[in-house]
Amino acid sequence: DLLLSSLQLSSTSTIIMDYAHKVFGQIVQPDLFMCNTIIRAAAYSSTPSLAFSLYFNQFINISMMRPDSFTFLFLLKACARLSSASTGAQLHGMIVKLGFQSDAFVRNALINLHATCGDLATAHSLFDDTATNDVVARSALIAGYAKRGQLGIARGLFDDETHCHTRDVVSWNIMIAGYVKQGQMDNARQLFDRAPQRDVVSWNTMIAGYAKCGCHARALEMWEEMRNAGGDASPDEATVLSLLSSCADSGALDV
RNA sequence: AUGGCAGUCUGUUC
Repeated sequence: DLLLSSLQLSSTSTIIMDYAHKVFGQIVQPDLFMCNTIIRAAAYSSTPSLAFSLYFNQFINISMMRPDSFTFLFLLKACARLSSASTGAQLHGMIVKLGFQSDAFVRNALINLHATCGDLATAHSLFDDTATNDVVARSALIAGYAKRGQLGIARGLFDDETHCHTRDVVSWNIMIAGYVKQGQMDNARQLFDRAPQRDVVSWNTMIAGYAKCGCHARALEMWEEMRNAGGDASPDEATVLSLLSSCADSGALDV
């Protein structure tokens, strides 16, 4: 139980993961929840591929236990972190075979997986099939296009007025980050200013963008604005990390 | 003991 709960923490060290793996091997009949927990831990670890060997051992070799949608969500996460299109295609096949593709969470994670791996055609057609009114699916797809620099298509999806639930604070952040990644800070800034809500990620995205392109003064200005804006967006570790280089550049680094 | 219930869930910055 102790081990299970330490695996539920957000980050699990390699050592704990290793130990958990050994202990897990001693458990005679782990139930579905236990299997999911260890697969989840593996998926988020530095060796996501371990999730797949655990899956095959527990669900295929050892028992006839049936995986559930959680199991596949974690495998999808592992696969996305591996960024492996071929593993993704196989996993997709398994999911369809077992009938889990109708689960909205699984479907969105699939869209995310293909978008992450660069298989935008597959991601887009999954989206068109059943997910056009789902903001999570849409933003996963937008992120995929933005990642590959296809900002025109990304923007089209973002601006789509023909569907419902097309935007939230996350999708605004994704679109802003897309411009930032291409070094288009003016476009990023324009969107940022138009955004109905900003959270800490919105601010961090802009600050990191200015820092990365060497606009350290602008980065520091944003930080000042962020503090004045107050509200729900208080700075976090990511904010500080981006600011470090800008402070160093301006000579304002007093430690 | 058996049965049930609960717990794990998708997209953005670092």
